[in-house]
Amino acid sequence: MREQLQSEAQHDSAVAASEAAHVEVLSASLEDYLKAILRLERASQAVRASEIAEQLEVSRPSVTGALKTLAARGLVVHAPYGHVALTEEGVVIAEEVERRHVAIRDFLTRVLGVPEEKAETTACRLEHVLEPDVLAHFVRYAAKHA
Amino acid sequence: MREQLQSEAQHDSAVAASEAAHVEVLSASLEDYLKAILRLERASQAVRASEIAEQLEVSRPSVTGALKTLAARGLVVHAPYGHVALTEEGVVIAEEVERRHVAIRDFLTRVLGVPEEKAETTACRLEHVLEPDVLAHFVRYAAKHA
DNA sequence: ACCGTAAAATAGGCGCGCCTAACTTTCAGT
DNA sequence: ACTGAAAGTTAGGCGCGCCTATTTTACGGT
Repeated sequence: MREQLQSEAQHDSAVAASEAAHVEVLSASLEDYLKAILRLERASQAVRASEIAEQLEVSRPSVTGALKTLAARGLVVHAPYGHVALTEEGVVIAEEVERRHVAIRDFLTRVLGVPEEKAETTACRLEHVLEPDVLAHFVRYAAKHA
Repeated sequence: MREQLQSEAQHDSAVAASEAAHVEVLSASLEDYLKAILRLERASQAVRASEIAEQLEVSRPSVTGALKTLAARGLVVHAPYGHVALTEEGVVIAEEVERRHVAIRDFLTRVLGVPEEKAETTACRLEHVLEPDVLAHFVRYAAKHA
């Protein structure tokens, strides 16, 4: 807080093709929403706002608000009273967050020996705070010291 | 945000004697203020609000507000228009934050090989997010793999 | 002793992310 | 087809952390 975190989203690999390259600096909260939607899309076919609310332990109106913001940024599509779906760009970002999450979690468990569950919840927070280049160090190290 | 981070401040050692044991969950922002004041106390004798503002790159009114909160929690003393000083409890917490900061920074540089400056700024954020028990894993690992 | 300047405080506002309460829409069961 | 419950939205509010503009206080120099 107070410093601009998030850096200039570095869609390193697959993105290149995406349209705007708006830089899209998302808050930790909005990243969480994207991640939750991604996961729900895998599990159920049609994602409902209430599922998101449940997953994130947030009220339904909070979800409505977040979806509005995400829709405005073109990361999500949702007809009022209808289902929710990530746009292509939304998927890219959500997967990026997911990727960071997994990388951090794995580092914590495999390298440091942090218990599974603790690693999971910790990764949920670190994923919004570690800049890509620093994360790269974690990944490289884990690869060597499997 | 959304999950209560910060854990129950674990004043492990020296505190015991302190009064309330209010649990004192401080926001990342307030922890930053304490840390800044601690550092300024070391450098100058009399800490001025404007120094804090400068260090944290924040306006003076923001400092006034933060000091009011910290004073209300008994972590800081400051006569209106006067100097600022940490209370005993304030020092304990500030040093705790500092300790976390150093531990994280050292891990990043010594273990992962993250460049000094990057490690410094990253530690500034991680220090508010890593729970004590997870941090302990970092510390233990760094000790072994110096 | 007086005044100007610099430091601090107050007043008022803004964005974000969350909430509850109340209203609307959807849809499944009869 | 109709209705009632569940899902969604709107309205209004709150706390936090920050800001600018303005006022108040403190203090060094003459």
